[in-house]
Amino acid sequence: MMTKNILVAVAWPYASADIHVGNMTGSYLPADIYARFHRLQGNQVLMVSGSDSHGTPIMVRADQENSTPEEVYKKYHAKFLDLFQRSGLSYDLFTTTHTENHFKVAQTIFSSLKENGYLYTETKEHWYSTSQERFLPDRYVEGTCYICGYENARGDQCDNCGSLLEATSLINPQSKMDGSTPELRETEHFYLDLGALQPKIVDFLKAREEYWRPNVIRQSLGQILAEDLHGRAITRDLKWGIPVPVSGWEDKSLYVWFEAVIGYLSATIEWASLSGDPDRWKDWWYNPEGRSYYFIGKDNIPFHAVIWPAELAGVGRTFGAFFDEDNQRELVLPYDVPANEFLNMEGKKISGSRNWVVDGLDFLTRYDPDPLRYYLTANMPETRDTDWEWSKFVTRNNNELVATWGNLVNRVLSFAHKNWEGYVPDPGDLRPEDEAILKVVEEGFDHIAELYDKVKLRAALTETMRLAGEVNKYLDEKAPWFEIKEDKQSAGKSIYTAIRAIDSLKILFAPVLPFTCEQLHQILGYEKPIFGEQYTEEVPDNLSTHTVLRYRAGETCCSWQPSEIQGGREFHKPKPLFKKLDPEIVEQELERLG
RNA sequence: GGCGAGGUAGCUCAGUGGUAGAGCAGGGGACUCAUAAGCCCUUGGUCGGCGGUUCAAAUCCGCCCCUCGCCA
Repeated sequence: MMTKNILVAVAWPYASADIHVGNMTGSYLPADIYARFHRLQGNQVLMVSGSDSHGTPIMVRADQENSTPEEVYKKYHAKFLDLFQRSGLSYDLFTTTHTENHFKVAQTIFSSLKENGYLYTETKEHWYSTSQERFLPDRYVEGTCYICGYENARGDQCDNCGSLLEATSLINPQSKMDGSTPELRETEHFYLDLGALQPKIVDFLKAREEYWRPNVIRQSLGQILAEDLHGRAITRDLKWGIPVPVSGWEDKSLYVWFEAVIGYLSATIEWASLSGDPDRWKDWWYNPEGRSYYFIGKDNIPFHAVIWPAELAGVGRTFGAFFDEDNQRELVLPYDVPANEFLNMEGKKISGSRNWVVDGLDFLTRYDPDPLRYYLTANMPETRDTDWEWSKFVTRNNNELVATWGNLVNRVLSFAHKNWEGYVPDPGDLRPEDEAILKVVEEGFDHIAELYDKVKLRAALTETMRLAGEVNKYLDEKAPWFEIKEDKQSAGKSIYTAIRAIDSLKILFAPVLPFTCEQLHQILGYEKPIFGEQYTEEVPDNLSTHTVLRYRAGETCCSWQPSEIQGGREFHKPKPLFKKLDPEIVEQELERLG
């Protein structure tokens, strides 16, 4: 099989809030499962993302906390890195938008679009705070709604009548920052000419219409066909961001929605540079055979299915010409955008401000990462919104992870260790029933691979768990605890077969359950691990020093192949892979909500 | 208001024309290697409502009701 280049592009978390389980199941976890699966397949996987570190909310928070925007983003960034290591999210590179490299790449994209005629400027009135000497984003201005008369309407929307407002028409405007009265001032901005790019985008989407998830196509192609694209401002009057690379525009920044998506490209370039092979990024970005998958939540669909492809299509060969004088090739457009829907919390929408949320790091202080990954995958909102319920977390953990899979491993290995002195029994010739169950498990390598490859992670996991059930059934039919009383060699065949099936299931489960599969792998006496390791590193540049999370493949032993474990191999006494949870935790956890 | 999704067993859901399905929960059974786990059997639904197309509709069409998103 040909080795493929797979770019796993993961949503960039905004660095002013903590990551909760909804964020994790929406994009970060499916991305990691997908990356791990393709690593086992032997493909060239690159999983990249970073902290979205610029923009008004971070600057406002810095003001409130009497801090600097850089300190604010770094505080959240550090927590992201901690969470990703604890939950096994194996980014090849998790960086930030606040790097010299990203500035250069983003500015080059901007300049390329400008060169190709896809940018234009417009001058409009915006609210300006004389006290703070800066322009105010619409939602930081409050006043009286000119439609319904509600007095605390935000500049962008009235929470009373629900109308989207024209901020400049607000009556009695006040700055949300300091209560001062802003004035209208003219300011000029660059716009991305999405109307001119629309034909390219429609072609791009139509070529993918057949295999993309229906919800993603409807919210991109469907929207465009229903209502044409129009230009969008891509610069802002803001100091905390990437300077607009045009003479006289140094005080303005690139709008975060425009520059953050460029991070997928700049992170790949940074990864190549850190890896000592600076041109290696081209294996993914200039390779027409390569595939890029963008793992995001549904709120991000327009930016990844429309705007980012528009930027890529708009730069054409000019990006390479400007960036490193390689002007013969075009950047590849997204292959798939498998956006997930939302995870609700106990029947209601997740809300950080109302504490209706399960925070990722907080969860991991009380529970292990694999049960979280299991529950989130089994319940992943791939086709529709799903619900996090603590009672379901407990029962799925206890009935499925512990009872079906964990107990299968434990019952087989305990029995084997006790009766064969810590060695895998030598089976001699296998019986037809032994061959049959092994065939059932081994056929899983093909059809479960197909499910993973098509990003049907829920189905892949369900099917793997079903196979674990089949092995339980086989054991009860052979009943080696009876066999051993009459014929130890016969019992040895059964136990060997079960161990070999478990060794295969270990690989099938590994993308979702990397920690416990690695434990099982060690119990079975393998020396090299299934996966590589994560580590952090400080990277200085002319802008600042940033911390990155990386992945070192190292020497691993496994691929997506059925077990060929041999009789006579020594293994360790098993310890349970999973903990049974007390149903009482449900009430305790529910009390933490709200 | 427009667009979209969903309304199938107590719960979570699969099922796009041909005799209603899975998991969990509930009930019963044989066994004991195992974290009292696993295995076998089993109760349970007029598939949101009303009409229509068809030999045949959960599945196609129309209208209506409810829930949830996105957009205006």
